[in-house]
Amino acid sequence: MSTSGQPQFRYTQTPSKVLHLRNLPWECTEEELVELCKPFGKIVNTKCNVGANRNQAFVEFADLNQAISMNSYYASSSEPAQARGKTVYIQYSNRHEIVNNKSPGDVPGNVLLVTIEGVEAGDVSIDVIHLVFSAFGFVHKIATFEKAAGFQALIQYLLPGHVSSCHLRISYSAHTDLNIKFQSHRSRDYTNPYLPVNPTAIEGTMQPTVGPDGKKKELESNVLLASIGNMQYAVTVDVLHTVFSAFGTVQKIAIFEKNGGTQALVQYPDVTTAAVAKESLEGHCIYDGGYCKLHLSYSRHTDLNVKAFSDKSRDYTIPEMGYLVPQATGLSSAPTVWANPHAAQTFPGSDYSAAAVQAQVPPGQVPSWDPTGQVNSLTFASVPGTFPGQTFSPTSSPAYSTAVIPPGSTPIAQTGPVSPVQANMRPGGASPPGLPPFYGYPLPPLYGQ
DNA sequence: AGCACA
Repeated sequence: MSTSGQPQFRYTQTPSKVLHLRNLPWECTEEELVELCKPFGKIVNTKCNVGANRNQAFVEFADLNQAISMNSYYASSSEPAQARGKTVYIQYSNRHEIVNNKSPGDVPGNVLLVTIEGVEAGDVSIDVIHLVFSAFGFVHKIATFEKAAGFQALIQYLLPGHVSSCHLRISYSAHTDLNIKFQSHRSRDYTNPYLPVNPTAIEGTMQPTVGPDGKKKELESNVLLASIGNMQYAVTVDVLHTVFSAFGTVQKIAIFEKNGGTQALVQYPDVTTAAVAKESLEGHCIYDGGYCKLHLSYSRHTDLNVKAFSDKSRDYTIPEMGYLVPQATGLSSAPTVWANPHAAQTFPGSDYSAAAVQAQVPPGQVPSWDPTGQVNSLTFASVPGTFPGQTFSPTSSPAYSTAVIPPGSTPIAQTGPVSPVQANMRPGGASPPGLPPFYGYPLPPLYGQ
């Protein structure tokens, strides 16, 4: 006779230990919810982010009378319940217990699902995401995609962290290990320097170099010219090799002085790899504290002619390198990325002169670096890192490094999180004395404190 | 501003 399944409304509700809260601000945390409710009793369970707008919640008290006291208090109070200034509407839930409180998004894990609202995929580069989320721990991998919910990113950390909301909607992903196929503007694996760069997915990073009329386009090259500013500490070929190898195979490096400053040419096999490296490293520092800041432009060179082994240059493409360097024996099949033992530093004849670089410059073009490029100043709120040995600076993004360690800095190998990913180690496992193991991409600061 | 999840 009477219809069933009708929702219970205000005046017909029966009391329940569970209260239903509406009109919450969407960024309202469980902690705020508990703060609001716990004056009335012991909260045994909550369920947040309920409803299409994720602005509803359930709170379950230990005792029915506690729920009744809260409900009746605000029913008669002149001051409504509030969360972040918004009136919160309270009523009894039509259920008597909260079931299945933890959705996958609430179960802590090492992979975050981040939804960035109000932007399109092109508005937020993966490097910015990496920079921001490196503040909370060591980022191993990132995958981005567009869903109905918005522009989303899966961010995999070395360890589970404690990321709070910074006007981003963040929940835990059910994933535990992201399967990243390519380094691209959409996805990165910061633990695997062998991963190929997806040549078809790079258009997004090219966007800023092309003006509206297409005439501002910077001439691309597979060779990058790096100008190193604020060079308080020595930058060796090996340091540069480590930094730039994160983006692909480095073929050749040459360091030279120009106009009183230090510059370096870094050659990749292809323009695509160079473009990724340029986009990722521009404005970042090799060392924490703003030291050895990199400014990158495309060189006019396409193939450097450098001394194979000097302290200012290196050619990693020479196949006979193995027999020249005892430590490299047995590694002939390894990528040239790793075929550069630091023992090469001890090679004789390392006195550098500008003649070490005899790059092939098209006639009429003078290799020069326009120093007007200003610091890539990023203004994120600085959040203390949750991992020892890790720092985050809003104005400088220290890259990692090897060799020279600034005073007060500590190698990540000693105080930072130790990567279980041995693929990051050089062949043979151990790093040379005084050198930390290579660790992923350069953007997370590897020295600090 | 009006009830979750599978």
